[in-house]
Amino acid sequence: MRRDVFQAIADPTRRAIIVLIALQAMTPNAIADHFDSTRQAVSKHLRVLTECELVTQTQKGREIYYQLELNKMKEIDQWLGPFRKIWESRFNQLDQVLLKMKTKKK
Amino acid sequence: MRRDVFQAIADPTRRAIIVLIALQAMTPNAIADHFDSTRQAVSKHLRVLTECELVTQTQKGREIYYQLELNKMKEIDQWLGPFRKIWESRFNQLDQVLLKMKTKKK
DNA sequence: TAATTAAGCAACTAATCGGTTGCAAATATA
DNA sequence: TATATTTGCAACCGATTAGTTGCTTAATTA
Repeated sequence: MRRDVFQAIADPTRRAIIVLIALQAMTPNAIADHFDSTRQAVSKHLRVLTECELVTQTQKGREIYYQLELNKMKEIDQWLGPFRKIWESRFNQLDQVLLKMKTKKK
Repeated sequence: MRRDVFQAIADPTRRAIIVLIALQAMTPNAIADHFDSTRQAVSKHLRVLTECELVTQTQKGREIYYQLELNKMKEIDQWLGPFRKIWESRFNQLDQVLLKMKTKKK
């Protein structure tokens, strides 16, 4: 079973859950209230998110609070790193073109 | 058919293709040489990447060069934006904790 | 203690995915 | 012109996915 961060954020509902619990931990029921699908469907998404360690649990009585594991989100950011470098350097190239145009105008 | 950037980068082969053509455009055959799977499989991945506009084509005779559309990659970066803000602020909080510890030591 | 509430687990289903093979169209080369 | 090369398209297949319903377990609460 493939289970990595990229596969986890492929599903729009899962991305919505991530956004939802980014700032405060929530229980499955509370999360499910925000969606049309059943609690079980949300629970399944939480399982996927847990398996790839994007989310961790904290039990409080019979309630389980799910919170986002920000460090795992950084993995996506890290993969993006090299590309960011490319588009930044291209922007700099454009910058230089614009600079040259300015100089020519003089 | 769901077809967005996030679904596109969910597949590891597709991510590898993206990395491969990030710096220079390549033909399907040249790309397929880098993988174990058949040319058709790679072609299918290129179709997915094209459909979600992560990749564009340039015909040159009977060859078709595929190049990465960096602007589309920025969409992922943008989605990550708010989270980056959170972990940066948390880092700052940690920073303040460390600062306080330093102060206490004095 | 009995009823209610929160949550996980298992089985099932329709749809989608990643891959294959086979074929057709267009361009290049002998 | 005949042949080889590059590519896309369609049909098919097994595995996975996202969702459902039904059930059990554990913690509250009346």
